[in-house]
Amino acid sequence: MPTQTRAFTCGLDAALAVIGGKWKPLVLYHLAKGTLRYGELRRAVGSVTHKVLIQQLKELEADGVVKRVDYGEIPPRVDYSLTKFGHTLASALAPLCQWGTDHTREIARAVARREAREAVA
Amino acid sequence: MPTQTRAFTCGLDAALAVIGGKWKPLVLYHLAKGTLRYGELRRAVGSVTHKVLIQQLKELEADGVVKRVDYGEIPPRVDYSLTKFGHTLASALAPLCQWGTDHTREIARAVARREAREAVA
DNA sequence: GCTAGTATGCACCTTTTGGTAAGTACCCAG
DNA sequence: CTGGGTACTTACCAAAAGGTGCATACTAGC
Repeated sequence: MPTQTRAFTCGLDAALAVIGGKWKPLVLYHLAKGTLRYGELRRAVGSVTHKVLIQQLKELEADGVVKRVDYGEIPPRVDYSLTKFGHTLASALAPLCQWGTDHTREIARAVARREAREAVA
Repeated sequence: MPTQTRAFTCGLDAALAVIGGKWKPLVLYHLAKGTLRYGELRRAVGSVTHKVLIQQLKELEADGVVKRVDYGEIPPRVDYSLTKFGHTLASALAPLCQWGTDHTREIARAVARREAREAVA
């Protein structure tokens, strides 16, 4: 067990340590709207593999952001939802989400330029 | 030049496409406080290599978030600052930054647990 | 057998991101 | 010559993150 925990230089760094992961932002976005079963969540998120989605859900659960409820049924039935902590995070993300929505076209252009530069190199 | 641009599922996804990069959040954090010379910025950010810092600054500049001013002097003198667009982003990040600050201890514990799990596996 | 549904795991591989080490070019001081 | 400062570049490598393909186990239908 490490006795030294990572020192964050600022709150933003710390927050991004929680949501860093290709699919975590989308998971948070969808769960902010309400509880979802695994399959519903996966379809909502899009083209993510089981392996990676489960991996990132496990991390979010371990971090206390997401709650997993297994009903122990056959076929398996598992619900995912945001914890209270998770809801505070989702609230803090709302302005950034709005900013992204407001600037989607600019961002898409920027990303396209980045991808074009990479294709040439 | 690709004719298809990436489609973002939500604003959060789009926003994180701009700030994704190990050092970008810290760059934004420091530049939000005012213009910095390259060396000042690098010392502020911490243990980042020239190569990676320049790479991420170039991306932020290309995305219209950061402005680079080269004074053409010897020794070289280059200033980095946030653009107007960059300032809108920094504003949208403020709540998340505050959330991270408020929950630093929880986050540090979560990250430590993650690192402990990785050390055992 | 095959298909579909439910949720997840494992071994191995590919891609992406960040880092290392050395360098460029100019200035100054000892 | 050595060291320091200024701001970057290149080639190659290491580590991290995400993906592929196959599997688990139960149900149903063709």
